[in-house]
Amino acid sequence: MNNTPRDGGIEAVFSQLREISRRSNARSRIIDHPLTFVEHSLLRFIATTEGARATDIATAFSLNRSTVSRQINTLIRLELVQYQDSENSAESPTHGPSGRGKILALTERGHSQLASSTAAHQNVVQERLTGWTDAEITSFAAALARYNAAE
Amino acid sequence: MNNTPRDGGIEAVFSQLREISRRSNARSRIIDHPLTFVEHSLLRFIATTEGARATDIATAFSLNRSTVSRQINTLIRLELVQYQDSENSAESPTHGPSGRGKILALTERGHSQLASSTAAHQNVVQERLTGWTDAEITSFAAALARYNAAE
DNA sequence: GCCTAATGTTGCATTATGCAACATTGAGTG
DNA sequence: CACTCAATGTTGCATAATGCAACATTAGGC
Repeated sequence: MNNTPRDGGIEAVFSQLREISRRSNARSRIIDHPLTFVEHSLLRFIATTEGARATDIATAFSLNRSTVSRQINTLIRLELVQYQDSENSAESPTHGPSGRGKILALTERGHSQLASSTAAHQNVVQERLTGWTDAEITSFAAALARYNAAE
Repeated sequence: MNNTPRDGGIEAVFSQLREISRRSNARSRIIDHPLTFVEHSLLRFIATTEGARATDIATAFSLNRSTVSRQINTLIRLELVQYQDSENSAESPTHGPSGRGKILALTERGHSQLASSTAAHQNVVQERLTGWTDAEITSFAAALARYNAAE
């Protein structure tokens, strides 16, 4: 590493991603309104993942299923999340039969809180992007998406 | 939000950064060789921060000083880190007088392990960047750096 | 030299997590 | 349909990580 300009670029990308992680994790210890980092992450996953189940969350976040079970029960207690009724999922026009596992869904309050939390976080991103042109932002988003799309 | 193309771009950036966080945190629960995520993060901070002290780490990572104190003692026990002697820091050509707080430094073993861990992580980044041109990588790194440079 | 603030440590309680065992449920097969 | 097995989710328990508070030590300023 560090032998070619390409290596230098890779090193710089790694370094910057590390900085993004550091800042994100530092922020996660501070922010708890309207949602904690974990709450937000889980709600977001459920909102964006068709037929999300506890085991999907455990896989996506490399967490033990027991941890996820408890986290979900916390969200249920907070009335942010509910299990879909099997009748609902069978009749839902956009959901197939429920299959294995209990499907999670956001409550109305869950949607609302997630939207509120997302807006707050996006404001921070917006401020960091002050001075960027629209094209630069679009290009940056595309590069990030391309990077994330890789397996 | 979501009213203009700029808003859409900001939302996309946020979404992608969120994905980077999720993946990073998921990996952090799995990887522990040669260093855990925390070990790597702390070593990296000490290696890249002139005159790094425990309180600097606590601030940078939004951790309580007691947590950092214990983390550092773990690193010391693992012979990855040591406190600089006050004589060393006074005589060091690149360090000013030590001032408040104990300055941290990597041991030889710490440097070696950090390099090894960094190489492993950068390999992962390299694979994710497969198919990118050198210029694309450089541009991506620059955009990330620009994003991170904002306050 | 004295005082105060900054820094780092330690005890204790709390929180989050993983492992293991288990119960429940869904899928597949005959 | 019955049976078997795997997948899924829950619960008990132990462990790890963290924050708060109190305190000791050290450095800086007057």
